[in-house]
Amino acid sequence: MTPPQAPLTGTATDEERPAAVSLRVQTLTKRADFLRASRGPRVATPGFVLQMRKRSTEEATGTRVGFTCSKKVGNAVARNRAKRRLREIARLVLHELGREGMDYVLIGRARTTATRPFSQMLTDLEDALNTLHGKKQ
RNA sequence: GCGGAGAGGCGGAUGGCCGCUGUGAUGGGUUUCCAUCAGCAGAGGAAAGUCCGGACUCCAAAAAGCGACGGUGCCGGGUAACGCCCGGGCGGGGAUCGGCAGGGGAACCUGCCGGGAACCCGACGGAAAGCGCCACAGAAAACAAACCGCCGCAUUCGUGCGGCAAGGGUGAAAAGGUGGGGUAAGAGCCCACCGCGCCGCUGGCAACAGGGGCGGCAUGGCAAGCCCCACCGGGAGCAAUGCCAAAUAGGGAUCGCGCGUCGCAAGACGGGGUUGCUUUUGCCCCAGCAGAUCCGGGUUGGCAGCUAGAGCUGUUCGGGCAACCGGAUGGCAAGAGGAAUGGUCAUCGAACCGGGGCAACUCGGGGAACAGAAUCCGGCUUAUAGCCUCUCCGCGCAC
Repeated sequence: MTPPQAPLTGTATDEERPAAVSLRVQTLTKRADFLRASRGPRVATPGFVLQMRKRSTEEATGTRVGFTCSKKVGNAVARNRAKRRLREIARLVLHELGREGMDYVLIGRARTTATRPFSQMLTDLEDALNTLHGKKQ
């Protein structure tokens, strides 16, 4: 795979250039990553559940985030809407507060994920990240 | 105006800011990738259920016959095809209408029979090829038979013998129906009409319809139990399939030696397989070796398949009752892959709720149903807040 090359060039340019590239957030695609993250520390908020896991360094670089909505959330329309709102708050918050080498997983909840006011969702995620990071240290 | 009954369409709108996917151009880079452009495009009528029919791909392959299994089932047409669509036939329902009978002083009510609008419903081939079944009730459920009853004779007046199948009763269904003749009482026993069967005729491509003659009635129902008949169908599916890369093994291929039977040899003859069997034409393969070279299942990732095709659709011309077909001319068409098509804010907004008003309306609240493409088409089915449009039939009023 690419790991041997990518990190070297990636981190080099990161330091030269300002924030934009280094804080790009990748999405999780593997089932195994989700399962590993589910064993990490978690924080529950009214709109979602946040899980976090610190990766071993050779796995991948950067901050990664995944989204999960089970059948409990509702039909396909409801699940899609919940995921989109989660994706949006992750986009707005993680590039400031997300940490290098971390996997985050956001889990949708029935009804509340789709209906909770957006500004509250944002502060919920900020608070959740802060408490998780606090626990870690 | 009242009543009845169908068909079709729409499926929240606009804008700001911040994003996502694909793509075009330009520039940098030249494997990838990055930047720019007020760039362009980006969910549905059902995208759903995955129920039918196809396209496409693979299965060592195609054809014919037979068999099994599955499907379809009035007739004709449409279609790439269909279990779909259109038209027709038959049966059932159907507002209103007509007739008869009964009740009532009348208005009218009830029952039966007949015709029957728009329209709706129908697994709608065969029950005289065969087998099987027909619960309960009932005497009897298909070979026939006789509980109550009716009639005749006898009688010890208890009933016995014989005749009948019209009436009662049971049932989803009782061995043609109604009326008349006939009779001891009855019966297709005889007659008329209806029904049924057979044979001509007429109309229709046909399903079928109409009418005629003959037959005294033979054929109870269920095929959604088996079955028979006709027609159709090979299987698996885009997680198909092809290519590339990584990693590794019990595997495989080619070459070499060697290789079924007969033969000194040339050569001749075999055996097994080919997703039911047989045949034909083909095709694939026939011990072994710590030999050499190469490939490399599954798995993971990437690329292709992947969206322009039996395309959809507007207008118009021609053919057709129609479904649909043909021509002309315009418009529209997303391609994700833990899965884009959005997040948020503002303005406007339907149903609905409350207040006011005779009403038109007005003020405030409220804030949109079912639902998200996953290879692609044609259907069917199911879900759906609410809004809009059109058509047909009957009756009444006016003219």
